[in-house]
Amino acid sequence: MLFPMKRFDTDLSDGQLKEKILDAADKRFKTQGFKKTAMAEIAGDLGMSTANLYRYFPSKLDIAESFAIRCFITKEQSLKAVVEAENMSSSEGLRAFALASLHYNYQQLQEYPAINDIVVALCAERPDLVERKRSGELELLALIIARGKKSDGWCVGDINELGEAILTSWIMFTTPTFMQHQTLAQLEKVLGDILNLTINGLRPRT
Amino acid sequence: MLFPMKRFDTDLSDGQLKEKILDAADKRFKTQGFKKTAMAEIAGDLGMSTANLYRYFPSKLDIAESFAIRCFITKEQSLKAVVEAENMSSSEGLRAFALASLHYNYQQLQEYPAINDIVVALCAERPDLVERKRSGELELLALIIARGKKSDGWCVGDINELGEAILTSWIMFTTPTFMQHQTLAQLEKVLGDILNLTINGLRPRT
DNA sequence: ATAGTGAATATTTAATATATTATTCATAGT
DNA sequence: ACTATGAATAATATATTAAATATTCACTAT
Repeated sequence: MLFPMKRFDTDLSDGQLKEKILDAADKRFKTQGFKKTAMAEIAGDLGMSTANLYRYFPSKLDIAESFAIRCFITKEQSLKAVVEAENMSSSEGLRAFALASLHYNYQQLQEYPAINDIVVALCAERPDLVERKRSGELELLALIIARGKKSDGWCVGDINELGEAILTSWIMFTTPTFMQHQTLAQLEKVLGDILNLTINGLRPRT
Repeated sequence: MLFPMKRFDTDLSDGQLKEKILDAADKRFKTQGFKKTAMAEIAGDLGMSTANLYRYFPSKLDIAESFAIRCFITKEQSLKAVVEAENMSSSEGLRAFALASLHYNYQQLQEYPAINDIVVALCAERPDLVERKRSGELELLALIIARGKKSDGWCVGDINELGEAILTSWIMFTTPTFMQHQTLAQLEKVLGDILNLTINGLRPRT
């Protein structure tokens, strides 16, 4: 073999440094947004050269993409805890899931307004991410629907189609532009009304 | 009296010219959007000076606002015809109303992509218009809900709150940004699924 | 007084030059 | 070969200026 093979711990150390870079980017992105964060800043925070960042990520946009995916995973883990709570009926579970999602989004937007900037940039440049996010949450919602079908006889045809319909009816509560014009109380009220209708629609006819 | 009173037909003729101006603005706005339409173009189309426009509208933005309100009224009239159709059950009426609204929005966006530009400008500068539009459509939707309550025993608490919830669940079908990424068939499918759920939720329990 | 205008002024937008920043690459140290 | 860097280049953003456009106003005609 002409070239020696990689050291077996290369992936690990690479992975660790990638995480460090993402940690640094995370802080900058959340406070400054995408455009106003410079590669030199991220590198500086880590005491390394700008050029070295490119050994770990092909571009700034790719850092933002990985950052976004980490955000998705964090939110999904937080929602997963809600889905897995055992002390609720299916209806209460669905309600809790929707409210948890709203509260999470609202709080993030409140704490890091610059996030809006990243959302806009990624929606334009990496449209697949939108689908990635939706499908992650759909997977969790599908668990709730499946449980409701089994234990409460919810009227469900195709679980994924139903899940997509429900998620679509929640767009107002996941889109920064819309959320920004309303108070949390207003959002909770309307979401509650939508949920009443949805849950009623799911319950079986006697 | 020092100043003679207004000629009694002044309001009428003023009103007529205002309409003429709006007709001219309509053509320009729909094809060129807000920013790219110049006051000089509108005036030129009418064979008058730019300055004269200001005798009828205080600003370009006010012309756009009146234009938007005319658009709302046109859409509302078209929806009103659907609401007033006698040959449908309440459920069919609701379904027809939602689909008519989607088709109207989709067709407008398809025929006049520049409309997006006007929507953005007006949402930023005249946020009240959003509320004006919503309340206009809410009024019509409320008629359908009231009829369903009366004739089919739909479970309705506050009609307006329910109407707002339903309209909110339809945001995806009234927002250019979202519509642009989907085909009409996709939009129809998801809206149909949402409607199934909604209508099921409204029907009384036996 | 009412309808209208040309010309002056104030804002916006478009074009350009300038400066930052992203990205690449040849090279050094291990 | 692996990690890393400084310096070069390419792409973007910022600042500056020029041009276009919105808006005002003093004035004409009726």
